[in-house]
This record gives sequence, C-alpha cells and structure tokens, in this order.
Amino acid sequence: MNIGDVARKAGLPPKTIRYYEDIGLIKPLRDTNGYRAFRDSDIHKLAFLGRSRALGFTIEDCRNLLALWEDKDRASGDVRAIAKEHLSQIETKIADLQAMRDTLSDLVRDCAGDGRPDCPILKTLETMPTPKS
Amino acid sequence: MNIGDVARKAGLPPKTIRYYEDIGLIKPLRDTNGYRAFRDSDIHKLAFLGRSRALGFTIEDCRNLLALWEDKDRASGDVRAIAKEHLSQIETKIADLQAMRDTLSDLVRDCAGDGRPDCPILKTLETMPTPKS
DNA sequence: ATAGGTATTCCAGTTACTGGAAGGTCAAGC
DNA sequence: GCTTGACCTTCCAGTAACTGGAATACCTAT
Repeated sequence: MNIGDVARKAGLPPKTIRYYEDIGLIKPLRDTNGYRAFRDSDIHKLAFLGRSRALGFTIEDCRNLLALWEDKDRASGDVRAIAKEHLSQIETKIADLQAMRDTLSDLVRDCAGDGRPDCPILKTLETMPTPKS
Repeated sequence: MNIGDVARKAGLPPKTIRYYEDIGLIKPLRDTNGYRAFRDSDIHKLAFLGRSRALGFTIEDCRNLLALWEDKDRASGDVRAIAKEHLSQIETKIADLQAMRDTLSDLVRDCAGDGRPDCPILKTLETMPTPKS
C-alpha cells in the first residue's frame, strides 16, 4: 500500500510517516518505482505510534513501547514503568499549568480591559515575586 | 553591571539574557572592553520577561507585553486580550493533559507490572480508538 | 607571570515534526 | 501518444526557546 492510503488508515500525515521511517521507527519495503510499500505490520505499527503519541509519550518512549510490544517475552513491569514515569510528568505539567491558570485568571478578572492605561496585569508582571529571584 | 550579576538579579541564566538581546528584547550598552553594560532599565525588563515567561507567555507575547508596559498610553484592553488568549490556550492544554492523565492512570492501575508479558497498556495502544482514524 | 573566574562570539543540538521546492510516476481521458 | 492532475520521491530549511561547548579575550590578585 502507498503512503497516502496508509496515512488515511493510520491517521497520520504522510510527512510524519516519512519522518518515522527516517528515525527508524518503521522500515517499509520499496516498490521498483521507489515508492514505499507498506505491509499490514507497518500500518499496525503506525497506528500504535499514533495512539502512543496521542497519549503524550515521547518518540523515545514510543520506540521503547514498540519494542516491548513486538517482544512477546516482555515483562509488563517494563511497560508499566514507562507509563508511570510519563504519568508523573504529566501530573507535574498539569500542576504547573493550573498554577499559571489560577494567577492568570485572577489577573484577567481584575483588569478593566478598557481604553485606560491602568493595568493590574502589567503591574503584577512588574512586581510579582519569582521563585528564582 | 555585568551579565553575571544581572543574571543573579533577574533570575535568568546569562545564556538566556544574551539570547534575549539577540532577538531584540533588550539592548544593553557596551563597555569599551566589549562587555555588556546593563542599565537598571535593562534589569527591570529582564525581570519582567522572567515573570512573563514564568506565566507561560510566548516570547512574542512577551515582546508585545513589554511594548505595552513601556507605552504609558497603552489601553489595558490590549494587555487583557493577550492574557485572555493565553489563558484560554492554557485551559485547552490542561484539558488535553487531564484526558491523557485519566487514560494513563487507568492503564497504570490495570497493569500488573510484573514479569509476565500480559499487559493492558500495550493492549490498549494496539486497539484504542484514535480521534483521527 | 600565572591562575581562576568571568566575559565574548559562534556553531550545533534539542523535539517532533511541517512547509516547500524540484523532480519522477501513474492512471484517465482525448 | 500526449497531456493533466494526483500522487510519489528526496532534500533543505524552519519552528520555540533556549542550552552546551569550543575557542578566545579580559580582569584581578598573588
């Protein structure tokens, strides 16, 4: 199957699929005309990658998850460790973003947002304490 | 003042300060020896930038916020618009991450995480529906 | 004179793609 | 047979916001 059809099936842009080949995540065959010839196994891998990426795993995580997926003798503990680590990074990120959101929504609420120059948002950016300074 | 002291005062690494000069956010003077000579106004700008970045504003947002900060005739509505837009992007991102987190924490909970190959995480990545496909 | 700490510039690498140019291939229609 | 349009190929460059490192210069104190 050609890249366009694969892209539709796997839900990934052709550019991304070529990129995944570049970095060694998939190794499709080639037709005599030079076109990539994708097997079902390639398509399944691509769909797997798409889902892993949708859950926010990094490409390197995906590479490892894919290897574990292919390894019928894997230990589920290895998979779980990757997922757990990723989960904790997501939780950290959520907390960071929530702190930003809380501050920002206060600021937006308190700013008149009219034609006058007086602005609590700028005032805060001018004086706010930073964790680092 | 030299870059090292400024870095300590503003809470930003010297590299970042040089980068901010590169992209035109600040324009420190130069001593005869070629060293950057920071005025108080530069230091205040850097601190402002550090706080804006800590709230997650992009560099381009920061550039605009800085310009508004410097403009004593600004309309607070312009500031508020930037903050509001940023806030809504943060909220989108939080929602995305929470969806990932919910899925991931279910998966991590359901995976035995031992030496056996059976793994609901991989099973899900193999079969899970994607929004796009 | 030398040592250490600081400063300078410039180049490259990071993440995960995405856009675009220049060119080859294929299937359909006239 | 030829053109047209949709597809495919490779390669180069750009994105965001830095960060690391190399080679070199400077400043201060012993």
